[in-house]
Amino acid sequence: MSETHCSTSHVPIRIEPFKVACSGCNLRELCLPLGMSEAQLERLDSMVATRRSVARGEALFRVGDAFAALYAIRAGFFKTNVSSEDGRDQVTGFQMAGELLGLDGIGTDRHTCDAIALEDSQVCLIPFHQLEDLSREFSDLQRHFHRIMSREIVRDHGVMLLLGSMRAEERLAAFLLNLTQRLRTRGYSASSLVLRMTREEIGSYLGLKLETVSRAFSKFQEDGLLDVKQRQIHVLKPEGLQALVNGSGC
Amino acid sequence: MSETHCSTSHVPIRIEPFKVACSGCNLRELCLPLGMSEAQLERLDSMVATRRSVARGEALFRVGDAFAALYAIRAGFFKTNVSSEDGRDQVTGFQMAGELLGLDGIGTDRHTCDAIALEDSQVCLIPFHQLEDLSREFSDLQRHFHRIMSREIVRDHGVMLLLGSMRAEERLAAFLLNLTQRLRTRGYSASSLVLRMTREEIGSYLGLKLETVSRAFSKFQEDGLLDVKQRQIHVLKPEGLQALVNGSGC
DNA sequence: CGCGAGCTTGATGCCGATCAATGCATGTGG
DNA sequence: CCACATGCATTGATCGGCATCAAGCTCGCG
Repeated sequence: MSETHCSTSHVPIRIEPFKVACSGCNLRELCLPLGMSEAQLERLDSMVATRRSVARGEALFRVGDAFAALYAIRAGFFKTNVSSEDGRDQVTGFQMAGELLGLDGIGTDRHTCDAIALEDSQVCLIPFHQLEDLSREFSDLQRHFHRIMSREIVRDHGVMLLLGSMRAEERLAAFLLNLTQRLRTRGYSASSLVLRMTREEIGSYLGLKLETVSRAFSKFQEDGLLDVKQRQIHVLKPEGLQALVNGSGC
Repeated sequence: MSETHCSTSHVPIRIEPFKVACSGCNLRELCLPLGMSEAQLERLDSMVATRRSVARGEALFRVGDAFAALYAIRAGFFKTNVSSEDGRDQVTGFQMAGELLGLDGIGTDRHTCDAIALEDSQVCLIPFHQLEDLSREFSDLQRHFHRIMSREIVRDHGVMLLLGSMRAEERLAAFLLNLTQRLRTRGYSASSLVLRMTREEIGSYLGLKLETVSRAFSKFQEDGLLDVKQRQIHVLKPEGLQALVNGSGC
């Protein structure tokens, strides 16, 4: 009950000696293989041959690292981070199982952000040149990959809207709704979740200080929208959060 | 002197009866054709057959419009806009000659933002399915297109950093440096520019109110960094702007 | 010439940052 | 097992930057 998702945390991770292929992966309806035929899946399997484990707190890649592959998250939870010369840094996203990491590296052949595991995680390596080769063969794959990139752009626009025009509580509400939405897609409860990130990381993502995030959580609890115990969150009134995002108060 | 770039504004625009091909376009080193061979350029020419004029204030596309093509800006200046259900809206970018519009539409086959011309403009239509077809043939084109999308993601991350962690004057300084940088790439003066957008649009992009933008301009003028006359800007001390962005004051 | 859109500037107030203290959970070594 | 350290979260008090409200101002244009 206390572990409603991502039960991998605190379980020791090893590289599995036998390969588990895309075609047998329970994330294939969320991940790169979505909508692909048997024949295509077979080819994908031969491309995505390598797994990599990343312990909590470790980097999957860092700014400046050479880019060679995309990473599909098989299990776990990540954050991505950019920083300016003078040390300001900004969490640009949180990624969970079935999502793709590393798109930032394509443009310059170097990664432009850090990807840090927030719990012990596993990723599947997708060598990018091979992905390009394969997507020249299979227009379905090509199309799917383009959609993924485009959706990332659209997602970023949403974050820009949030950062540019919402107040603190609206931001947190939007953030929580987004998280629960994505967890629901993965078959987890929409009302009960364990945050994998600190208040400070949430704050960085939302353009707020950690104290402000904490106060907003407390406010939501007072108002009966949430039950908050540290990182354990129960959503009591999702419609109340939604109302906040929609700016009912204005 | 007063028109240091984008001299198309206020000049009546007509659809040119004879086609000007990518291969003869003076933007080919900035735009999609970058780095392509003669043979590839020929094929590109046959794909990019249509031009479209967009008058100042008009939309190239709007949220919900069916997506079928990307648009390369041949001349002019655009803004892109997202908005939430409750009417909040956010400028997500300003685009100038040689840049691509419409990537947002790939993910859902519908555009997710408005693209509005800020001056009389011309765009080249790039039918997206044909682009996909061609980029399955030419890996150079494929690679280039992927880079463009990736760079858009990286750019958005930069804006998130700006919105999440910079103060008003730092934001405006970063914005101005970005604009002059892009104008320089296009052969215009780095020190003299005419803003094509209102204070309100700048504010929306930077997550500020128009009054704050105006005050920041005035402050820069007081400090001798800029000469500001309405939309006519002269940059006197680019290094002063750079120092602001680097957070010298902290 | 006068209108209106956009820009500037001033006065005031509020939201969220900052500073500071306390609380709570986990882990470690005596 | 307890004492203590450490990292994270909560809560309070105060401060400051930007939003808001409100006049004027500028410039292009009918």
